[in-house]
Amino acid sequence: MRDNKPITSIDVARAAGVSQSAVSRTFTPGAAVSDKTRAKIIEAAKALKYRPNAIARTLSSNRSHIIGMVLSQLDNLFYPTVVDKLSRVLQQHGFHLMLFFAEGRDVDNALTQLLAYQLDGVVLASTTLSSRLAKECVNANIPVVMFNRSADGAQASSVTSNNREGGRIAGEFLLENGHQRIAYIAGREDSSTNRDREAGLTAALAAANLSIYRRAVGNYEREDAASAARAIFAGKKPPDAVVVASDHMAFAVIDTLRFELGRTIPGDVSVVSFDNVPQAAWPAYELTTIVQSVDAMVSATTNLLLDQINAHEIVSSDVVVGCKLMVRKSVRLSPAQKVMLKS
Amino acid sequence: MRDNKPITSIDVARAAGVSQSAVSRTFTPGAAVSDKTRAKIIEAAKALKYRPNAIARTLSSNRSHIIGMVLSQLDNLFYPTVVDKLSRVLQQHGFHLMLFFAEGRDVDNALTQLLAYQLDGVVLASTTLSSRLAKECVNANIPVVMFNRSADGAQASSVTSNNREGGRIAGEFLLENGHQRIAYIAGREDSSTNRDREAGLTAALAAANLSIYRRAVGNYEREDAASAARAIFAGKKPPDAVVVASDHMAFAVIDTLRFELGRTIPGDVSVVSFDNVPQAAWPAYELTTIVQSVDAMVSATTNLLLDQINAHEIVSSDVVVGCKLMVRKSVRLSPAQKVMLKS
DNA sequence: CCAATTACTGCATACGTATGCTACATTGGA
DNA sequence: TCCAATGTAGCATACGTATGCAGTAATTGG
Repeated sequence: MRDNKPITSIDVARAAGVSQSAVSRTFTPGAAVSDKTRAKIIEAAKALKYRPNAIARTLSSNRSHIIGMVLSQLDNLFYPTVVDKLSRVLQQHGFHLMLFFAEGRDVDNALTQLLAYQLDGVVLASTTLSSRLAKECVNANIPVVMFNRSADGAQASSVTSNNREGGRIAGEFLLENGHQRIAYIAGREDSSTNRDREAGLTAALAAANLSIYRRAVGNYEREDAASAARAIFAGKKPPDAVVVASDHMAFAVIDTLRFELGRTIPGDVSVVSFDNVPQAAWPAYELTTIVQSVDAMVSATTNLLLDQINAHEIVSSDVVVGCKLMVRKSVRLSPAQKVMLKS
Repeated sequence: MRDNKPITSIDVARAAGVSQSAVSRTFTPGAAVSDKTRAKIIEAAKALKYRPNAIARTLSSNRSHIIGMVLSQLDNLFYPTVVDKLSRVLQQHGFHLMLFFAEGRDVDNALTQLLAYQLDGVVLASTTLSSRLAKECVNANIPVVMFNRSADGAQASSVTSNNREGGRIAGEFLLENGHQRIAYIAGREDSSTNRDREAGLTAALAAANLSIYRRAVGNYEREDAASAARAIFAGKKPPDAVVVASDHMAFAVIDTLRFELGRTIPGDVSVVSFDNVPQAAWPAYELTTIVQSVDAMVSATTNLLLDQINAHEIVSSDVVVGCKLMVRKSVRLSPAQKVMLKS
């Protein structure tokens, strides 16, 4: 036998000899109920195994406690890490993540589904179509945070790391360690993240009267990154260092260099990339990389969302999280640097 | 200016000169509306930018079109892959995934939150506390699928691959290729998956009058797996092959063997594991592994869930998806095998 | 001990959609 | 021409909770 009639607040009210309102207030933090009444109600609720119905609450209070997260794919470990941490933090505040996978040209479809669930907030982490989606959500009065990409004109908030700074740091570090022919493997060209990283690198090189030695596009994907590596290392005078726009691509680049082109790292080529995904620390790669602090980004996202939700008002702001270099073993160090790092 | 008053079906009805029921029926597949009325309504809806309210629909129809997914962590690429594929498939059927991270002893908390959202179904992919959660959901009349773990007594469905078969295949493959001292690095001992894989391996070895040469527990975690590898390779006569209960652990084992213990793979040791995570194909590992077909498992999960939802009835069944060996380069092949594989 | 607050409580209604039922219109068959 | 059957439309209500309002009980201050 199964419980076929779900227990409602009315059942609890009856059992406790109070009104339905009292039950509701008991389960609403901050509402006015006397301790005695609350105790009676809690007891009755426990006895009946009552669980408040979040859907009904949403309808009447206009707060779903659901945050939508729009993704395009999860094969790069960066986003799973984000989903994991973000979901946990939100859960502690009584919110939950609902996933929407979107890409290509089904924006309208995605939008309809997004808007249907009366979301309290939206996190956009999908590579494409962000700006249209953001605009429509804001129109519908839903706070939006663009995660790891910046808002081009939309009234949406954004959380990014300081990618320009990161690019600069990567470039300077390579220069300091005596590299001269520095190549760049780009992510998707339409992503702000890629643009900023490349701009920072270019600036660092310019300060030393250099420019990007060779360049190819990897689109944040493994196969494209491998092709990019081949292209960049074809011909004479190959680069002595490569900056790669994401760890995920860097793994492909390193694999290609080692197993296809027979180079050693960092003996023949140095590699620096971005993200500091867990695998970057694995002995097989020991990747020197620009750290995006997922924790800081997640907590910024949470704050941005919750503040707007509580204030019942959309206030867009852009949070830029600082980034730093994590030195491992994929860059050949100059003797001077080695001493410095040792001390 | 923002739209502060959301458009409801009543607004659309008024605009189209029909009743609210007609609007509702227009957006309910299979309901009876004449083409003429439907056309008027669609037009009015488009003009007003009407989007049906899924929450209100849930309250009145008792179908939320939300599937809960309970996870413990996403650092092993297997689960992100599952989340990605499952979410897409469900989305095509009009359902969406809501994430719940749970572990340790907050079962009651997790349960309250799960039950609050009137989920149409639940997928349990969390390592611990599955069986309690499953039971309570079924009690609440919610179909449950235990993903990649089997139901011990609960009236929940399950989808697993044929792990015993997989263990057997792994063992036989190593034996055929002349390995004699075969070690096993286990996942969490309380997981059915681990038990079955180990049982299959043991059976294969027994058929050759052998038994597991050495054994240690890796708990499906990287650090524990590395320790396990150290333990197993300490002392004389080290194993000539290791079966590892997951790819994720196998990467740690291989890293430890190569970079800490100075062994080559498959020269000194062969490695076989389970899952066939994307990274297993990367040149740095070239892992020979037992494939769990995520696609097959996802589609089985979807069917199990949707069938029960449509039937308004819980019917638990267990789906066991076949698995197969993916041969790459982490196992030393006997000369005979090499010829076979070449042909 | 009384008046003025304050602290609770219950009543009634709203949230937006789905759906059983009734009523009406249309069609086809005899 | 009339009746039965079928196809549509609208009415009314239910879903479970939150909350403004009004009323009552408890508390405080003088």
